[in-house]
Amino acid sequence: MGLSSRKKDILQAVVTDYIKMAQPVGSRTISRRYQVGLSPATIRNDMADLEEMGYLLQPHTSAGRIPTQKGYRYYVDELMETADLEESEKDKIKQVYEFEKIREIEEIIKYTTNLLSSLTNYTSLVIGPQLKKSAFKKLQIMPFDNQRALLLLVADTGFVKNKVIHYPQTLSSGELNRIVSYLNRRLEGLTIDKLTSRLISELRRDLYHHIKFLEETFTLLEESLAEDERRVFLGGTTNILSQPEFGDLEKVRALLSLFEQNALLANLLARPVAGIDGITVRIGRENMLEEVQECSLVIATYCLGKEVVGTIGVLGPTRMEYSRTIAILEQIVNQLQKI
Amino acid sequence: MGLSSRKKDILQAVVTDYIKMAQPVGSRTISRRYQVGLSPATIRNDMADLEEMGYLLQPHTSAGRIPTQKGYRYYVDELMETADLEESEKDKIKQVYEFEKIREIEEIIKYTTNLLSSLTNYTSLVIGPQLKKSAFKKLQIMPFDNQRALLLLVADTGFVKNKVIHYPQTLSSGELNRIVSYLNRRLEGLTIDKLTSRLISELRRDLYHHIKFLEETFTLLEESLAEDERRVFLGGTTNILSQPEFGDLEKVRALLSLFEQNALLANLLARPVAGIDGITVRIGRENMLEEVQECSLVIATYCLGKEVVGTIGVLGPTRMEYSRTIAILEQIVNQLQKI
DNA sequence: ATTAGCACTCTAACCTCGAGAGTGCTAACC
DNA sequence: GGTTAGCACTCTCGAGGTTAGAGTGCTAAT
Repeated sequence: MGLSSRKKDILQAVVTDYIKMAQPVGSRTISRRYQVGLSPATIRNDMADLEEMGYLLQPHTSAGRIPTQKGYRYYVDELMETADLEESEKDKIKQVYEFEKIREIEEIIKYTTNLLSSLTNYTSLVIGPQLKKSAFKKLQIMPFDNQRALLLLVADTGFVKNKVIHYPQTLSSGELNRIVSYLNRRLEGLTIDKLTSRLISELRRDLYHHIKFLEETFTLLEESLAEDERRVFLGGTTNILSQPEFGDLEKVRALLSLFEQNALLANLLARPVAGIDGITVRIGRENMLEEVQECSLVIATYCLGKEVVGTIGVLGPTRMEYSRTIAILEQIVNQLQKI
Repeated sequence: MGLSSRKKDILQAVVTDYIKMAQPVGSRTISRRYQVGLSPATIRNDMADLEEMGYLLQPHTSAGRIPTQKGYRYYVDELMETADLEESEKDKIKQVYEFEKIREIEEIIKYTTNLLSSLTNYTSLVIGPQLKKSAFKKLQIMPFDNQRALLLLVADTGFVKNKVIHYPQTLSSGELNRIVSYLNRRLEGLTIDKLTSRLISELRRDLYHHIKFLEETFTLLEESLAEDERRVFLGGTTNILSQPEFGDLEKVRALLSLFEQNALLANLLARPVAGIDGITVRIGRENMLEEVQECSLVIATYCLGKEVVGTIGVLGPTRMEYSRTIAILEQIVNQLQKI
């Protein structure tokens, strides 16, 4: 599969130019715009070869070439040079995380989506830390009146999950306290994902006589456990509209309605097989979803501590500025992990 | 401003037909499709009058008429007949609120946005109950380690606001408890919006010697107070794309980017001067926002208990099925309030 | 192996033209 | 006087045709 070095140059020129111009690029353009000391005719021959090999294609007989998905893949894997960000851009990123006095996780995520989409001009997707991975800290019941109480599940990362539960008047406050402290003792220090359903049913058995009241408590626990579909935060959803490939309303519609479906998005970002620097690039059909077969996704995961806690991605057209996007993503993940 | 009864009929026919067909409607169409026993010529004369009066307009010399915003306004205020929903639709609404075992406020809101947008085929906007209006229940501090603690502010409606704060090691746990119980005593039973900044600074003075630690606590309180911009939940944002008036990408872009700006949306839904049945209709330019000058907004407020707690709205083109939308909204608000 | 030259192809933009829809006006009608 | 038929007029929209331009592939020369 070895491409001659001249073919590589030409492929690189085609991809680079097409990324910038969004126009099929012809032999003449390459010989003029890039300093390959070659005549259009030579380039034409190589382009024909590249087309036959599946790296390029012609939209129609008499147009220039555009990269195929295979072409992009080769570009990303072999040809792409790492981009440098402008100093001002780096500063902008640093400022967001240093200067802003935002320490709430949700805030941080929102700022990140905005930052990322405004820098890249694509759509950004961010998934935050997972409740599942945090350790159980405390369970607490706070009565409102003699029927309802607020049940709080606190994790050591500061997550709080709460639920209003109904409890029988017959339950004395002493008894209530005993139950709560029993549960606390049993659950102490466990991470949420260790809260297997086995353990829950065990607890359920132990406290059989209080079962009615506790039902809702267990429901909360089970919910925390089941909550593996996490909210995907989006930014710059309208950016795709400025991409010329989305002049077609039908495509826009398909993408936007995908954006409304959290479950699909979460799935889209899932299971990145980390590549260079922990960044994965998925080009076109490599994304399983129908709607994004003409898009590329650049994904990074980030850690707080040693566990991977979140995913952060950029969705743009296949004709995306890969190297720049990757550079931005790296920079942001870096800053993010300092928190 | 009295329109002759025949002109009313004609205006109504034009609006009705245009709402259904999205095509300028001509005199011939009206005389054929609606049983006014009139010839096209007569209708033409009246239409010319209606145009002069500002209720109708012609896109170009030789097209039919379409309603102006004034025309829609007159239609909504005077001509519109109340729509009946199909039994199946009513059932669908009831099911969502009765059958589903969702009792979390956020869940309810999400289901509502989906329901509303799928029934109307427009975009739905829902604002939930306001933290501000709930009564303060309890402040609680839960230490993590000897530097950080979780600060919880619980309201009686089940709202929980939390923040991780840093506190000095020098603070003994007894002292901490005293501070917390002091604050609880002072704040007990107040609704959040009674938490004036005067009160907060008073407290701040009283606890001057603990000031450093408490600073973050006060920040939380002030944040709760300031939080008058509430999250607007959206549903069916892509529905607008199927409306023929949004064939233009620029308009779509403007609207969608509006949808990303929570603050503007919140403002858009604000201050409805309740009309019939507590439902407000804002047509075109009656909405202050540039981006929705070609849209109409139907807004209802809902109560849980006696206080108005939330707003729920539908955004569609000015050529919207007003009566149907209103009927759906009424039905949903009704069911919602039963909770 | 590379390049110049040339005939060929395809698209996109522009024009023209006619059909169709709808109007306004006038004159006739009840 | 209100209503209607008839007709000339206007405007849009789409189909069809034409042309300029860009880019190719092939051939023959270097």
